[in-house]
Amino acid sequence: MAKDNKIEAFKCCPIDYGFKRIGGKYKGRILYYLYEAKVLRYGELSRAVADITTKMLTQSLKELEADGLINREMFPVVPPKVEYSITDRGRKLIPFIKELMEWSLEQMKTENISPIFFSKPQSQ
Amino acid sequence: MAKDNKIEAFKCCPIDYGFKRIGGKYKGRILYYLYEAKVLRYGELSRAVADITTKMLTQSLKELEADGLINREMFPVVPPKVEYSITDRGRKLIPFIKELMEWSLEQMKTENISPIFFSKPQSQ
DNA sequence: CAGAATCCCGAAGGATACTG
DNA sequence: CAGTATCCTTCGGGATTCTG
Repeated sequence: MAKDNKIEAFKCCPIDYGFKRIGGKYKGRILYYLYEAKVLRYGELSRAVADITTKMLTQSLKELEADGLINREMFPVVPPKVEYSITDRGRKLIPFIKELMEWSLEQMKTENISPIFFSKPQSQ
Repeated sequence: MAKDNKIEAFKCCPIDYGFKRIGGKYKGRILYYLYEAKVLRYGELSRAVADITTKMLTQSLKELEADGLINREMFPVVPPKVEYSITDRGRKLIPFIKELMEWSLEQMKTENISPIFFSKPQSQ
């Protein structure tokens, strides 16, 4: 698997390691929405991350679960019901995501960009 | 440029906005090395980010500069000399990067992975 | 020394249709 | 409802060569 003598920074460099797990186009938002809402079903997530396709949502959720950042609970009912929630491990990333958000909001203000959160507030 | 009615989250969603600017394979490390070393020349950066190509280094530096995260100072001498440093705006991202690093180091410990920082410590 | 210029590839992601 | 399965496109990034 390891390409011979190639350095694979994402395996040993802590910065790369982190970005590999939280990077990607949607993982940050998924984690944050789960943090906000406590628990979300597949369909709810699909609506929260407004512009995501089922392929990317499923794939992102699988990777996040494999990395121990979220939990997946399946209920054997008809129609199917699956609930996702953030783990303690995943929750530890929230301060980092919040910090990035704060920074972004600050920068966006200087560019006169109005922020839009794609999450649907669960209490409003 | 904007594809009609397509939602472009990275323009208005603060999470995406941030990841767009700090994401990519090397930007996090570049910023962090510049933060540590205060100022680095092109060649020094090239050695610090051990596995980067000139193409990606140049490209990353340009984008970081365009986003106001780093400074580029050129000295009209022969041979050429160019120094890069982090801006105040870029420095604000450091706590966020550090937090990610902490998290990564913690996870890597549970996986028995020894972290390797590709930066060359400037005082050692 | 500090890049620029090409050519190229693989993986990330998109669109669409289908299923238990 | 909660996904699979395919096919297709884009583009981030790699390798190499060249230049002021």
